[in-house]
Amino acid sequence: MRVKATFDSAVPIYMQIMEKIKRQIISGARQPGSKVESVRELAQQMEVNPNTMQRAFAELERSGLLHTERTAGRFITEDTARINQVREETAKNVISDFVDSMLHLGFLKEEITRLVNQYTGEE
Amino acid sequence: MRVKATFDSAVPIYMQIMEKIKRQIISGARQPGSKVESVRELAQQMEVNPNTMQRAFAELERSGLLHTERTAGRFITEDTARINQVREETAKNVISDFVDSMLHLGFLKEEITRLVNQYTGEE
Amino acid sequence: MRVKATFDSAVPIYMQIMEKIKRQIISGARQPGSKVESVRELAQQMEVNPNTMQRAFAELERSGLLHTERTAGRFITEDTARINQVREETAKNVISDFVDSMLHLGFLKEEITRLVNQYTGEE
Amino acid sequence: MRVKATFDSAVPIYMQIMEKIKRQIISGARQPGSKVESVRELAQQMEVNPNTMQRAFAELERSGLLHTERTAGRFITEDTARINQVREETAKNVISDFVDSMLHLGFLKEEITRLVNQYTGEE
DNA sequence: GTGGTCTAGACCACT
DNA sequence: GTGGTCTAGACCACC
Repeated sequence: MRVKATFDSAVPIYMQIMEKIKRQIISGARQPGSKVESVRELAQQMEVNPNTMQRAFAELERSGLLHTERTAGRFITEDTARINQVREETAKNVISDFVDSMLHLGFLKEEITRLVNQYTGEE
Repeated sequence: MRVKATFDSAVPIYMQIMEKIKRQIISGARQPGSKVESVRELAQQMEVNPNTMQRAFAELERSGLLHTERTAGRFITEDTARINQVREETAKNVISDFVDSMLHLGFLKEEITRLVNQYTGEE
Repeated sequence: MRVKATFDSAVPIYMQIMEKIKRQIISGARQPGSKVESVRELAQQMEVNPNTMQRAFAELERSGLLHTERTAGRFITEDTARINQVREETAKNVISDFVDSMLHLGFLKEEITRLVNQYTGEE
Repeated sequence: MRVKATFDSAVPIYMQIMEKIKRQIISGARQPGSKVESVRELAQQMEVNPNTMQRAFAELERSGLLHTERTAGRFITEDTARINQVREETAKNVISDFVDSMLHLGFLKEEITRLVNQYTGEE
C-alpha cells in the first residue's frame, strides 16, 4: 500500500474511506435505513485493517450518518434531513475547491460560470 | 516523499510535476519566454530524482509548452495561442471532473449551474 | 462477571451485593418481615460464588437489617426504626458523596442547593 | 488491570480517563491554556497503553476542551465559555444521578432538597 | 456472527 | 522529543 503519493496531501486512509461512504450515502447509492456491511467484511473488501475501518465508521457515526445497533450491525441513518445537510456541506466544499482551482488557473468568476453553463448545457 | 498513497489511484510523480508546471504557465506565474530552472536544480527543490524531472520536462515539451535551446537551457513557449489552447483544455478537464463529481453526489445539471452562480456571486 | 474494572477503585463484590440489597430494603422493594431467597438461589441468580453471597448476608445481619431463623431461612427485619436509621445513614452518605463531587467540580455550597432546588422543582 | 468489577457498568478506560481530565479542567485544577502531559507520559503515569490515552485525548479534543499543536503538544482550551458550558452539563448530570439515586431510596423531592440544605448548612 | 475495547509495536512528519 | 496513523491480534458481551 505504500507508494509515491500526492506528496502534500497524505489523507489518512480512514478519512478516505469515510469520505467514500459519505458520498455513497449522499448520492443515494446507500439508502437510508439500509444495513451496512460488517466492519470485518468491508475491511477485507477494501484490504484494510478492521481497526481502520472501525475508525472510519466511528467518524461517520459521530457525524450522524450511521448508527449502530449493538449486535445487529450498522445502519444508514433514516434522518434524511441530516443527510441533506451533509449533502449540501459536501457540495459547497466541492464547489469551493473547483472555483479556487479555476481562479488559480487565471479564470475570472464570470468566465467560470459561463464555462460551467456551457459545459452542462452542451453535453 | 514516501507517504500513504491515495489508496486507490496513485498518479505518477512526473505527471504531478508536469501538471504543476503546466498550471504555473497557464496562470501566468511563469511568463512566456522566461527561462526555466535546470533539471538538476528543480529536481533538488522538489526532492525528486532528476530522471523524474527530466520526464516531466519531456512531456511538457511534447505538449508545446516548453522548448529547449541547446546550451542555453529551457524556456516557456512564446506561443500564447498554444498556451491558451492548453489553458482551455485544462479548464475543460477541471470542469468536467467537477461536474462529474457533483452528478455523482446526485445533483442535477440545473442545480450545479445554480449553485456555482450562487457561490461565485455571493463571495 | 470479569470486566475491565473501574480502573482505580475496585469495590469488593460482596459489598456491592450488600449495598444492593440494603437499598431494596430501604426503598421498600423488600418488605419488613418478608423472606429472603436462599444463599444458593441468590448466588445463582447473581452469578456469584455462594461464599460471596454468604458474606454479604452476614454483613447485612450485623447491621441489623436481616436475621436468620434456624431452619426457616432469612428474613428482613421488622424493626422499622432500624430500617429508617439505615435509610438516613445511607442518604447521608449519598448526599455527602454528591456534595463532595460538586465541590470538586468547583461549585459553592450556595450554588449546589440552588441547583438542586431548581432541578427538583422544574422536572 | 482485570478485576471483578462494578459488573453492570463497564465504563471503557478511555472514557474514565476522559472524565477524569474533564473534571480537572472544569474544577480549574488544569488551567486554560496550560500544557498537558504528552500521550506517552500520561499513559505511563496511568499505566495504560498510549493508544488508549490517545483516544481519551481525541475525545476531549472533539468536545472542545483540548486542542493540539502539531509538534508542540496538547493544551487546555482557552475558551472559558466552552469550559463553563461543559461544567454546567456535567453538574446537571451529577445532580440528575444524585436525585435519581435518592428517589430510588424512597425519598421525596421535598425531603431531598431539605436534606441537602441541611447538609450544606451544618457542615 | 456482531460491534467495542485494549494492547503492543511500528512508522511517519515535524522541530 | 511531539502527535498521528496503521496493523495484528486478542478478549469481551450480546445474539
